[in-house]
Amino acid sequence: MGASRQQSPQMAKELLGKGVLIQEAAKRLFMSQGYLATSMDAIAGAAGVSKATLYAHFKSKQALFEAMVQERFRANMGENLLPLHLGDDPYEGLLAVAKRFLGMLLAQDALAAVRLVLAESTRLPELSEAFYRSGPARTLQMVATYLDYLHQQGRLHVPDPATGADLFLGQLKGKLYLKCLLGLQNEASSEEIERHAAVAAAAFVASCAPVIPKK
Amino acid sequence: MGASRQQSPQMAKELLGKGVLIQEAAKRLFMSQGYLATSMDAIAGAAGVSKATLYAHFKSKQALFEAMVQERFRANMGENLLPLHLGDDPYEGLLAVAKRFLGMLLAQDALAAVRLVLAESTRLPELSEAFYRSGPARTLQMVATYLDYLHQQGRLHVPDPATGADLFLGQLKGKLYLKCLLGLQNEASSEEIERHAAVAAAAFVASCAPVIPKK
DNA sequence: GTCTATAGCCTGATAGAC
DNA sequence: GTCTATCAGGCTATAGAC
Repeated sequence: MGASRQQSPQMAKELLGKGVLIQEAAKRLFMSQGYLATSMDAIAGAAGVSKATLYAHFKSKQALFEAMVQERFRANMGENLLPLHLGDDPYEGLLAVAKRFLGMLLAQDALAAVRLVLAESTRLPELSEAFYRSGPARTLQMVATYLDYLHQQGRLHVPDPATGADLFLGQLKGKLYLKCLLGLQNEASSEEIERHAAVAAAAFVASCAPVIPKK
Repeated sequence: MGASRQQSPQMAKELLGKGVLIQEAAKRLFMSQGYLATSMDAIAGAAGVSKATLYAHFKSKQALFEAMVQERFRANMGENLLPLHLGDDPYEGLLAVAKRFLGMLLAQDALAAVRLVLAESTRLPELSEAFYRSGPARTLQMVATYLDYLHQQGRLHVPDPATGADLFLGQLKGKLYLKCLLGLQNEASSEEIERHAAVAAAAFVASCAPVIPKK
């Protein structure tokens, strides 16, 4: 047995091999400091292995980065924005979606991922594309589907669900999202999320309802 | 006189001294590649001077970066979002504001600045703050002032102009902004900007109008 | 597979001639 | 002020012992 041993907080991780430990350390560091500012020495140290071991699992820094990113996007895929039961009231349904959306968007992890993707977007265009498809595009699609449902049911007037979803999600972000992304607001309070979600949902319903008098 | 000479495209710049040349080269490179990926050698080369000259003007890489950023923000301050004559129709006024806002937001320069600030937001929190104050905060303020004016005139129902401005500008960004920021859409066409601005302005007016009967 | 040690390069910053 | 030449240190990646 070797002399020094770094015990992971969760023993189960040991069983998965060091590749996982390395990826998790890499994820933490890449996310918080960016690609260039994160050295392979630092990752090796954080994972409790030597640099040579690290290169035995990943053939280069770039390869490690890409493996970490793919893992992150795979995790994204699992999340579902729409609650199982949306009820019949458009406002209540949109409010529920809005709260879920904001909670997901303002999580520290998600914010760090966006910062990272944007920082590397020039160097790695395919990273931007993969991010967009796995995140924003899917969210827009889900909301558009829901809006179309409401439209078909006659509960809301949304002749163009794709554009409607874009407007609604845009409203939902607002300055709150920007401030969190910039790190100016360390964590959004639940009350703030609720308030913002309610305002946006009400505004959207209001903008869709009064279509009839036109014509 | 030295043997080799780098002629700037504009002779006038020579008169301003090399400090300006250096800052412009630094701005180009920092903006397009980020802080860490830009070396002092590269800046010196792009500015047509030696590295020692560069250090004669700026005492460190960090100092050069901050000078460049401050210059960028100073330039920001000059822009005014509101047209001189907004007219009486709320929709037309908001449409004009929307088009200006999108044009400003989607300029390559502005996109690069946002990417840069976000990338460095962890390392330089005060940079985030300066950016927010010089850009988004001022924009929100201007739009809120205009919305308050419309409200006072009774042309639109906006009891909370600050929140209204946030909703309107959020709507205005939408996926178009995100795609440009990610570099997935090299340049937004004028038609796309006009269409998006019109949709957002119409939606905002619709969400505000029905509360009080027009006239 | 895992370690220690190091190669080879690039970086930010400086010394000294002119 | 501007240059050439260079330093000291950090970086990615690899060699070789075990």
